[in-house]
Amino acid sequence: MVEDEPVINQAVTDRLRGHGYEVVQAWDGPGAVSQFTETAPDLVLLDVMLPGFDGHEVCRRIQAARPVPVLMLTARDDEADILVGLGVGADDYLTKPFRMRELVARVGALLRRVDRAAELATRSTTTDLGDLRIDAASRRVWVAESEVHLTPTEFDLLLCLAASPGVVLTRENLYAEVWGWPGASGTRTVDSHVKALRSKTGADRVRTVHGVGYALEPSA
Amino acid sequence: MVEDEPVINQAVTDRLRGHGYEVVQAWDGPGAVSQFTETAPDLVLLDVMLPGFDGHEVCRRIQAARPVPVLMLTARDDEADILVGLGVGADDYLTKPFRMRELVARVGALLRRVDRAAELATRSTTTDLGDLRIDAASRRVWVAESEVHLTPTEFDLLLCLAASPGVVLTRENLYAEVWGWPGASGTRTVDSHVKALRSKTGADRVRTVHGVGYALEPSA
DNA sequence: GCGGGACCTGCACAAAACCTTCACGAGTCG
DNA sequence: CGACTCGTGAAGGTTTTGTGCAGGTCCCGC
Repeated sequence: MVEDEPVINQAVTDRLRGHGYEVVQAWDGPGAVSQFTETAPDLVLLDVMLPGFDGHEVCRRIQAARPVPVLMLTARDDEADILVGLGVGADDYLTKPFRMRELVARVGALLRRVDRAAELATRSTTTDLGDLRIDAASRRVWVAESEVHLTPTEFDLLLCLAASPGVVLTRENLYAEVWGWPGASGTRTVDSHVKALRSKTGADRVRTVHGVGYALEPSA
Repeated sequence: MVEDEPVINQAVTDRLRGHGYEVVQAWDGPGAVSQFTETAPDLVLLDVMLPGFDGHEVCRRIQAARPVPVLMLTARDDEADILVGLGVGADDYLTKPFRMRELVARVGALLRRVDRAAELATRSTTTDLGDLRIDAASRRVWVAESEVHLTPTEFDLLLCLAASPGVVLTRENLYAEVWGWPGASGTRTVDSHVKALRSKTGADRVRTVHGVGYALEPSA
């Protein structure tokens, strides 16, 4: 994960880890290249605007070293940027602001293309927390043996909370992870989705910590 | 499978493996030749444009070592390229972008021409999912003991979904795998075929995941 | 060369599903 | 008892899907 903006970098990293991926981070061009040779990742997430040298240059260099899927993140819907990116070996691109679930989907798609068998075999996509079961791959959720239907955002929110059960996450935290960009301070959007989540999974599942944020109850 | 573009290489490899073939990959001219001597394949899929030295050179070298069927992939509809290819020992060629199923068909045809009895005998091509049975080799599908007729695209779509039951695949995902090239975002083509598939295999077989894509129900 | 049929594509429209926001009352803290 | 934070319900707008259908293409038998 190569991105100089700390909030985004961390949000994406956390999210992917929540999906069972192993992620290493880099914050600039040179760092990206050295991390690449050091850790030999299966896929590279690359922001275009970077200190040192930009994402295109990074892409060129790592592609020269070894073919690897690259997912570019472009700040704006800039056709030129995208074309250059595809020209230097990027396999796919995403324009900011992007939805986390879209990013996760594309990452999965790229990896599946590269090695379906390994991808599915090595990571477990289901999470168990007492009578709550979450399957990230099929995006399904069960509460006490019976399936409940969640909307995309509700599911993402739950996934986010379930990544660290019991830990309190601020609204900004949650928003950044689910929506993919920092924002929405001062709105009640997160609250609304929490409410929906509670009504579907049980009121006590999500604990509110006054003045801080929300946390998922570790057990039922 | 020799191709330097990771996306294409992997897509083709996956697809052929899905049909029961054993596939090894190479990404450049030298790699192709060394893989050839090492793994002794029954057939070679060869892109013309390659780093190192090009597909024609690769073809010349491996044909010198041992006669083997070669299927060339040419980037454009370039007569000269094709003639050169046939001149150096290619048995067939395909111009990009090509349809996956056409590639599979040609691979099968070439192998059949060479007549490897073992070819058909050793590979398993059927998938069972509850009351749904798919035979990739004969391209036939049964639902609850009775056969249903699927069009080529419908079948490919089903095969793609059945490769990872329960997992949600995006439309772009599906399109890339079935049509062999990334594109068609913003059209309802995939939706249309999904609709047809549902009407033939049962409406609940394919689950739509709002905002994400489609998934095959693991069981009935 | 000429229908005819099977198939693919993609649009336009309608229907669902979903997200966001607001206003206000209830709750919490010091 | 203020000041602030949360929960809630509903309205309004947006996005995503389902569907019917009209062109096209391709292939085949005549």
